[in-house]
Amino acid sequence: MKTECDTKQKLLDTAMQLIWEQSYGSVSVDHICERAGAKKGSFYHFFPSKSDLAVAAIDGHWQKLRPDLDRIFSSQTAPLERLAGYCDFVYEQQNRQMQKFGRVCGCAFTSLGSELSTQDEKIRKKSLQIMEWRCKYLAAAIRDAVREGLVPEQDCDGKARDLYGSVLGVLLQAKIENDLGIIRHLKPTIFRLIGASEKVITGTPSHQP
Amino acid sequence: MKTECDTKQKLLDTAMQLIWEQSYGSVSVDHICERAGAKKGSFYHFFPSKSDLAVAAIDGHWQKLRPDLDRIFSSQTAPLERLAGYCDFVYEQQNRQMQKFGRVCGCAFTSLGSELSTQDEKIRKKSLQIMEWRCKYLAAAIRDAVREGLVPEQDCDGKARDLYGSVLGVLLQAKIENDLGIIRHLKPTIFRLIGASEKVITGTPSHQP
DNA sequence: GCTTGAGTTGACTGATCAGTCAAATGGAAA
DNA sequence: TTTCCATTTGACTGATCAGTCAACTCAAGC
Repeated sequence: MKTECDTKQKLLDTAMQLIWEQSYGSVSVDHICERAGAKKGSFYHFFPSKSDLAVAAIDGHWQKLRPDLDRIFSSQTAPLERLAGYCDFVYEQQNRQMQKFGRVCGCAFTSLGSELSTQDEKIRKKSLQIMEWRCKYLAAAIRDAVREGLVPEQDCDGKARDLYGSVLGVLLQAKIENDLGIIRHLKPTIFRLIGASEKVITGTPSHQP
Repeated sequence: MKTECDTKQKLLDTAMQLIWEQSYGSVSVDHICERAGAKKGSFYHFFPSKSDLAVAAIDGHWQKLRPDLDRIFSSQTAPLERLAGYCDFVYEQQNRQMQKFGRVCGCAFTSLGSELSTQDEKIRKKSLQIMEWRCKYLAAAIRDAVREGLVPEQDCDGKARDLYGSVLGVLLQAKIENDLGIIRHLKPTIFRLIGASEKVITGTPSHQP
């Protein structure tokens, strides 16, 4: 026997990767098991259903992402730099996935959410929950920017959702275009939405020119 | 024998509706045939594969949509009113689909694009093509707004893509939240992105209060 | 009235699907 | 050493999947 839950973790990681690269509907339990080097029985020992695995997989992926977001959105960083750093992070994440799979894969959470929201309530709820968590980071940054007088007074929580909508939209476009280029538009877009000064919008395009 | 291509059209309409409500992966050829009152053989008489049907279905849906967009984006209408009208149209379309199916279904084109872009090149290309067409309407409106001095000088084509990204993002959020509410944020968001005056942004929220 | 061919039918294939299960394995606690 | 239980195995189910096919229907053109 291997480490305690080696197989379980392998199944989660494999499922996450396959679903991200392809889609929930076109990845079968057999594929996941084969790629993870596990047998069907083991799969159903750990997860009651394919749908439950998907929920667990995106949840695990989200947990792994949080330390990065905590760092990027650290209150030690200036508010507008947090947002800029987040845009760069989004780009880099897609870039890494592209190196690995050779295609733009978009946002794993919302790809799954988009595919299954109308059919699987558990997956919809989890996808929604992650969306709300991510908005909290944005809202805090906007709130601090307002406090420091960098942007006008505004509804920070509402605006955070608008910003996140733009992030999702850009990732969806990038996936369909199979081109990372448009993700570069994200930074000026979100600065415009929060009413940052024109200098901020046009300056500092990103740490890669 | 019924009208010339009655069966074919029925298959297209049924497929479009089912895929929009559910997803490509979870709608089978058998389901489509059953709902359309056609037999499997007829299906494969008209379409070489399920994937080809999907391409034809979204193309047909797009063709049906164009007269509406032509009306909304008529050059007889003031540029900013075109954009406002488009936002209302997006809301109304989702509202209609919600009445019919009882759920927010998001954008049919990009839901399919999001699900299959990494796997089916024909579907990705069609989805991309429709995306580009829609951006043209937005670009023309922005261009005219610039010409009339309603908004600052800017890269109209690039900005149109940014706007469309926001539309897609908002529709994706609405689908996952299963709530039309956030679509109401779309109008101020796109006005902000093109740099319209604050009065335009906050005024005229939509024709329903 | 015969031919033609687009459209229709229903039975069929073999693969694959999600999910089940009883029996085997093997490490840890007793 | 024996018991115990989480884990693993591989064979199994019945349903469903996309796609095939030969035979049939029927209106239109000759």
